[in-house]
Amino acid sequence: MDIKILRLLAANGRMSWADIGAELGLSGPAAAERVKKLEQLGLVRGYAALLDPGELGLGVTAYIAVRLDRPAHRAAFLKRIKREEAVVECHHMAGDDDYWLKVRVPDLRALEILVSDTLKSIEGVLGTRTSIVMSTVKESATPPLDHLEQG
Amino acid sequence: MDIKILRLLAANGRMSWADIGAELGLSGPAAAERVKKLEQLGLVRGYAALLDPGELGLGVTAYIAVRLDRPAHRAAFLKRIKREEAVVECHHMAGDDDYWLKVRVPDLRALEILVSDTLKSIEGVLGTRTSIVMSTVKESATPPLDHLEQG
DNA sequence: GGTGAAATTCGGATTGA
DNA sequence: TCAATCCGAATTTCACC
Repeated sequence: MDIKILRLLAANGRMSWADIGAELGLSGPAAAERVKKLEQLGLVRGYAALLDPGELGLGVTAYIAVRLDRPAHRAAFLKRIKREEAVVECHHMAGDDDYWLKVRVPDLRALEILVSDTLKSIEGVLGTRTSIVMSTVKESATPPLDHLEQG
Repeated sequence: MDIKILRLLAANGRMSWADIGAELGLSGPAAAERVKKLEQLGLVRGYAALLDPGELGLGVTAYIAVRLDRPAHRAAFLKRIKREEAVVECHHMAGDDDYWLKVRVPDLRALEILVSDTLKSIEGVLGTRTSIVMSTVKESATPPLDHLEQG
């Protein structure tokens, strides 16, 4: 039953308790309790507005695979990455490439600067490989919930 | 000035007009007008709750590069991908691999099923290459805004 | 275009059933 | 869990700067 609440929140952000209740045939207070429990359990990390990158002048999305000299410079590298706003995601990968960065920049010139100046000047970075996104078919802020459905 | 509003919305989701106004030294009505303008301009695509994948039992994140027989089966492939909840993102890439999928599944068994059964059974899929995320350092729902700051 | 105040409306907490 | 009430807060409207 709570999966329905998660779907509602994921699709609409913060809603009024009454509206949530109406969707599930619950009263307002009952809905409030459920949502608060979900927040306390840590299932809900927060709320956000979804901004449109294109409209913000961020025409270029790319992935950058970064090989890192291990493991001495790791901490400094990660600290630097967290500060860099253009880096939207950073994953530690199994396999050849240590880290994959998802970045958003205004144009290819900015991407060039990010890779050639910023990233390659970080100590421990042995090399990078950039893959450019031509178009995005799907980009969901919500993790899948269907695996919970059989409950 | 409106960049501050975007940052607020990105960090907190829907807020009360009064709270937004307080942050900028504006009155409630003035803040309301600004936000509505941002929404009408298409800068704000929507609002969402940020759910924690780990807490939802989605322990495995991975990227799957998919080579596709072009271009006959493209439309059907994309339609199928959009329906697949486990696929959180789908990008059309420049270079060797046609599409990169970001997927979230409960465990490696589910990943195996997704790749071997679901994806490879789609007509036109020539091959896949799966890269597993060991840990995620950074994952932001907000695009960078610092490139707008000089305004 | 922005401010301030007033009035109305709406949501949320509490109580009792 | 639901229903009802009360309180508080938020949004809208209006008049003014």
